[in-house]
Amino acid sequence: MTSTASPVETETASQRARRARIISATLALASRGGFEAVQMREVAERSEVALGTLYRYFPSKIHLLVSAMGSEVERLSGRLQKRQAPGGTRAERVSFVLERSTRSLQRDPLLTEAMVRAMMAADASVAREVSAIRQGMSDLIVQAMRDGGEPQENDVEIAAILQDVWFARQIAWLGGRIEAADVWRDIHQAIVLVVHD
Amino acid sequence: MTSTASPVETETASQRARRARIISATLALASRGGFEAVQMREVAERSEVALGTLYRYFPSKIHLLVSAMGSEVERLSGRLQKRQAPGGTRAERVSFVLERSTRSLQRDPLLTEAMVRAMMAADASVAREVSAIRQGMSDLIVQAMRDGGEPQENDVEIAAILQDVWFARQIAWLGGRIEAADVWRDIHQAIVLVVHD
DNA sequence: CCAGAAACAGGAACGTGTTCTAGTATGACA
DNA sequence: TGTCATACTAGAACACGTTCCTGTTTCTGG
Repeated sequence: MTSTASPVETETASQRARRARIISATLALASRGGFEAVQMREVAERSEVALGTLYRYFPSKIHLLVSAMGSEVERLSGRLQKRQAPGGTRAERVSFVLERSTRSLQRDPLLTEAMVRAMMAADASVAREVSAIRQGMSDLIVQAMRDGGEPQENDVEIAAILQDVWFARQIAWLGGRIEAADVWRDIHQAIVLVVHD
Repeated sequence: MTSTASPVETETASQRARRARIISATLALASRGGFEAVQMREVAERSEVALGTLYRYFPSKIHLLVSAMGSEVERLSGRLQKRQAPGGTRAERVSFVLERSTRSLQRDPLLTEAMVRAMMAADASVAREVSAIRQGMSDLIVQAMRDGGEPQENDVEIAAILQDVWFARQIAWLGGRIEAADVWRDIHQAIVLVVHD
């Protein structure tokens, strides 16, 4: 139920390695064939782990993919936080960060499909992980807005709205309702309408 | 693939009845047990239809639930469009409409869970139905904004943002990340930040 | 009314996520 | 070092969405 909650972080080296192999296999499969290509038996086989062990580490396919997304977001976030977002206005800086994020994900559409789909399918048992990911993205957006300027009252709420739009547009794209190019157009439109200086 | 596209609307009375029975059984099951309780065999049995026939009418569980949502939204929309939304400002009128919609759905949480989950899981083969539902909700919001006032340039885009937030907050609630009461609080917050007079 | 086509019933069968079982290996501790 | 709990392997088994097959009913054109 709690998954990453209380296990007190006591993991042997071989366990850490196993976990890494699993995530790695997951990313590879997702990247090649999207959500449906991430099949638990296949993940287990590729990471040289028994199916039951895979389920011990990640209690469901959704957990697995959300964790994969976590590691990807962490990577991206680390890269983006290295330096202050460029741009003279709050909207410009937010645009910079979100466009980079969007482009970064769209570079691997199938992987994105797998991860976003998992985020949307997440139920209460993955709430913690999903919240952590949203928190990370929120921090990124808020920081971009504030960089070089003074904080404003509704920064956090605005970041939440942008993130909602961001995910919803990804879903619309995955659901074949809008084109890949429209994703960024819509998100940018939302930034313009929501972020004020 | 096209499902409701070209069949030229030539449906026997008994076919219309079958379709109605299926939707009705779906709503009943969803209402009682949510997404997972809507099992295709059970739906078929309750609507007195063979499994293969169910699949002839609705090519997947997602199609089925999205159609169910369509009929619910149509019902709600008809009720709301009967009279002009009250309120002196654009934000107030939009709040009225969206609060009614939110409350209406939250009155039956399991049904909502089933329908929203299906909307999010929809792939390209249900794009048409999903778009129709979004269009209906968008019309509702835009109309509320404009009622009694003059149209503004970004009405449609603002309605899209609100709808994205609306769905995303439902997902957050279903995913156990926020409480039911917070759903409306967050949506209202977004209205305040996004809708200007 | 008849012949063929389309729709339907009933149910087996398949795929994939998930769970369970039995046996083996590993690590902690006396 | 021996013992015991925990982790792991291998694979069977189960659940539900989906597909497919066979035979029957209903509809439609002539």
